[in-house]
Amino acid sequence: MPELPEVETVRKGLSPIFEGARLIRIEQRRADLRFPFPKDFTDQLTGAVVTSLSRRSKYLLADMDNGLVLIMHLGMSGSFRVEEAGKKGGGGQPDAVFHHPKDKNAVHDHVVFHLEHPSTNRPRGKIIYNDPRRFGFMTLTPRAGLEDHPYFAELGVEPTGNILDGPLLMTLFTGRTAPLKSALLNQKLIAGLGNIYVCEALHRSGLSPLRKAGTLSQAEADRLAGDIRQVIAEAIEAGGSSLRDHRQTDGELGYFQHRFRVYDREGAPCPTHGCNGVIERFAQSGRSSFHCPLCQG
DNA sequence: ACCAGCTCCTGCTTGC
DNA sequence: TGCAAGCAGGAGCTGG
Repeated sequence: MPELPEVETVRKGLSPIFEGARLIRIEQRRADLRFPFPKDFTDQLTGAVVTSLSRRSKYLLADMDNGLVLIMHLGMSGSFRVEEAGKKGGGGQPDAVFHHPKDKNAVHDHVVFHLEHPSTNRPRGKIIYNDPRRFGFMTLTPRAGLEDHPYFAELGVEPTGNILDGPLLMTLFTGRTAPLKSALLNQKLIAGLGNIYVCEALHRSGLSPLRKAGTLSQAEADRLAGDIRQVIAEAIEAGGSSLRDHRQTDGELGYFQHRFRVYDREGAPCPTHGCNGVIERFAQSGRSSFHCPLCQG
């Protein structure tokens, strides 16, 4: 499911209820997701107050007042939903309508965080992690030295903000023989891009996903860097893309999928002005690439 | 060092 | 209607 814009959307949704809350009880309903939970996972969390919720690449990071950081990754199909205490139906939407009628999906609710207001000890609600494919994971690590943690030590630049520009992209791509599609999916170069937004950025830039990364001109790199930042910013603004699994934490759909120009649009006319191409799909390093054979070089 | 391919898992969609 | 194959937003591991 989630690439950077979806994870950022989740962060924004969780932060009002998560930040400042005490984790009064944690239900860990199975021993592993993609990886085993750390030993004493629930013990280490119980009683801690979440001081901030941040994001790095596709990781969510909950800092706690005990000096630990809860690292959460949604994999392909992970999602959170919030049920606020004292709101109708337990807050948020009832389970039964959140994912599917009848909610066969409830068996995939793997972790439940029960929250309370630390000052009053009153219930604040719960946050539920659901993940049918279980490619997501959670772990704990000390905040001190977090940047040296294996998940983060080699992570590339964020495509948000203004760090990623043409000259930096040229530096990252120099000497690379991998196709642009693979290079942009490489989290050690740029962190947070996934299949959707790579396809979309390449189309905006008029570059073929098959083009060797090391062959970009400075002008092309300038354009691509700008288009990556733009498409990510627009997607965050739209609340991410809702295909199968992703929803905002209140159950609302993201709507960037309506702005896809190529992703999941095989056979559709190319939206580039004046281009008469038809969007094609092909497999590239095991993933679907969507592109217009006419306007993408 | 870099790169392509396979793999984990469940469930939805497609084609016969 | 049933059944099997194919495919899905990630990323760690293997082997070349």
